[in-house]
Amino acid sequence: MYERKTPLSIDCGLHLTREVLNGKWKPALLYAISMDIKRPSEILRLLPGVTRRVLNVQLKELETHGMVEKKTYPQLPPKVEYSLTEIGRSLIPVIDAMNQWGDANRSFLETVIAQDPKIGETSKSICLKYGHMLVERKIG
Amino acid sequence: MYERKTPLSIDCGLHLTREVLNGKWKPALLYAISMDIKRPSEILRLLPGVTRRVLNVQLKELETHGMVEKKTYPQLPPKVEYSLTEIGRSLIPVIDAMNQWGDANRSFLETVIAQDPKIGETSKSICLKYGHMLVERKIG
DNA sequence: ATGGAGGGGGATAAATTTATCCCTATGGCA
DNA sequence: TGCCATAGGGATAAATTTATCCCCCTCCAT
Repeated sequence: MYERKTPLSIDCGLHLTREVLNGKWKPALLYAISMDIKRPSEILRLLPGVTRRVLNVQLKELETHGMVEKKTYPQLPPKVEYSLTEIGRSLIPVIDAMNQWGDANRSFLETVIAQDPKIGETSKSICLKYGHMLVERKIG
Repeated sequence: MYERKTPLSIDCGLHLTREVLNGKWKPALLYAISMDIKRPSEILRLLPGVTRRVLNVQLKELETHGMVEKKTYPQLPPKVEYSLTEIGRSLIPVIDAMNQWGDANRSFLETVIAQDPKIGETSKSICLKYGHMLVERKIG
């Protein structure tokens, strides 16, 4: 496992939160688990962009940080379920806010991102199913 | 300037928001600017952790993404002021929520972060002044 | 016996982000 | 003259994060 070489600043709340949410898929993972998509294989189907390996790694970090709990059923084939902890649950409104902001400003953001000289291409079709899920949640 | 090699997924709001806020100091920069700390030199004094170069780069990205506006006064010595755009301002509540969550759960987070095998040391004294600022804001 | 579902993880490469170093420019002050 | 403040940015190195490639295990179905 990689070990950090420089001290991590935990001075303000922003940095603490960043440490927990820092990971390409972490907000989405928490979101998914909050939606009851709790098994790794389900999550993989939902987010075709993640690989098995990266999913494991980021879930592990979320677990280390106390945001999710992992329950392993001693079955064969194996069954694993993740669930939010108390504190993990308390993060959902924040993630919700991030998601809503992004969604609400989608057209603007797509435009500026497209103009960003750093960006080559963008792919939009990665988490369609996830998108559907979010819609359903809003309705529910 | 670095150019991305893999397509950026802009599928769900979460990823769009992530693209804007992705940068070690970006949330703090937006926060600072929202607090009227608008000149680069002021920001540097406030956040001793950032270097000149990185500050310029991240501010530039925020500007590219339309979150901040830059006003250059043709003076000597030069004077520059950043301000939030309409959309940038709309992000502040989200950043506020992140900050408050981190602050509210500080002791828990400090503990789990300390136990994280990836983490070596942590530094807490980096943005003290920034901390004061946040306190003042809460009071105000 | 071959392959898939379901879950894990080491080693390593590639991509991306941050940091370091150094140089640009002007005016004022000791 | 030498140094400070202000602001900007290229080139490059170091750190960190993501992705790729393999390999492990067990049952069940083809």
